[in-house]
Amino acid sequence: MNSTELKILTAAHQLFFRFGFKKTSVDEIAAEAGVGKGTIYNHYSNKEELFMKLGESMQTLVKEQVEREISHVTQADERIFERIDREMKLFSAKKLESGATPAIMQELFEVCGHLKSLQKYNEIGLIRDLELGVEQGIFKKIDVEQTFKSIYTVMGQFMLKWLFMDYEEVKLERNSILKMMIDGIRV
Amino acid sequence: MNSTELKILTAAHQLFFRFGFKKTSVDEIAAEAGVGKGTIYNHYSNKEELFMKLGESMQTLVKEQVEREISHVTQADERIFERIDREMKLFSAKKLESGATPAIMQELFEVCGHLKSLQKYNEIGLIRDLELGVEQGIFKKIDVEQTFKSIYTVMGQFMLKWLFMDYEEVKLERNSILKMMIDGIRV
DNA sequence: AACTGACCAAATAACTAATCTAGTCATTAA
DNA sequence: TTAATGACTAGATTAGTTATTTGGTCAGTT
Repeated sequence: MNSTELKILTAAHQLFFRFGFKKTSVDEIAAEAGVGKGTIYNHYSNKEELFMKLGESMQTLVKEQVEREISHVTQADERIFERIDREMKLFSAKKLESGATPAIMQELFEVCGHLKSLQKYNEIGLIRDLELGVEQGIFKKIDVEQTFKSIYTVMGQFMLKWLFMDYEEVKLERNSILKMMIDGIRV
Repeated sequence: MNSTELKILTAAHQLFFRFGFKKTSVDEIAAEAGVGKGTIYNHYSNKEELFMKLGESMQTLVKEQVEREISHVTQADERIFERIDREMKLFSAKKLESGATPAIMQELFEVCGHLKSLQKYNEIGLIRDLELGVEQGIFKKIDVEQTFKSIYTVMGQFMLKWLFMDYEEVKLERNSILKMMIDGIRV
């Protein structure tokens, strides 16, 4: 990512999270970024792709940081709990520092829903941890793909709650559900 | 429930599911029911309460029928799978016969979200099945209240999917998640 | 090769007038 | 006495119109 793209993404991040997707115009993003509007269209084919790429870059940052943070955890089940908890905590922190209101977060989430490619994001870490658990003899010989889908679906539902509730409020409920599911695949 | 209330609820059911909550006026419900508008306000303090009472009566019907249908199932884990599957199937059938479009279902669901009392509905059956499972020695000595909340939260999330997707489409995903959770509390 | 901003069709907002609706209540019917 | 009624009203919603803004383009600049 070059300096121009960074300026654009930074401006887009600030404006989208402060005013929402619809209420932020491409002209405003260009002005905030200090570039011409045409420049934005040289890098992204339209406003939705810009938004999508912003989301992807945020996700990559979070996932890479979490991967570093849990690199010392060796046991698969612990890794899964830590991974999910830290991702949630980091996203929550990003939400807070962006200053987005619940209404804005809801709108951004709905826009995500319309953009397919943002939804099936890279969760290779969780899959690897499940495979690791089977190798370590902690988990039964499960269908990793199916198990991943189940955990991912359920945990994904909490995304919605994060938009309106505090991290600490959701944490307890989420952990007891996750524990129940992980216990279901333990040997 | 007397004959007047039945006429009102029947009319409300037809119109709400055909046109949605907002697009159905109290005047229209009164006309469809063949009663004066004032009569509706003699039975329900406002339009929202009428909607809520309609929802409650539908839920009661579904739950009572499911309870009858699974009365011969003795094993707790089977009862839980059957209960959730049949409730889902019955609601799905009711949705289909009402002729409501996905957009209408979404609006009705959102109205439900605003009315608190509809949400914490009576799920005593599931709690009793969990207690039964502990007594039968099928389940560990779990915190029934907490376990119920977990299952209920996760299964409740599928409600949203039911509004847009077909029963059969959701069934498989839901069953593998439910199986994982139930396996988590087995002895 | 990367960037720019004036430009345009189409979407959205702003404004107004006209219509509709939730809820009330004095009256009627049972 | 109790249940039912429908005309009524303040406030919300809609429809129709105009004014403004917006996403995206592209000929020209750096």
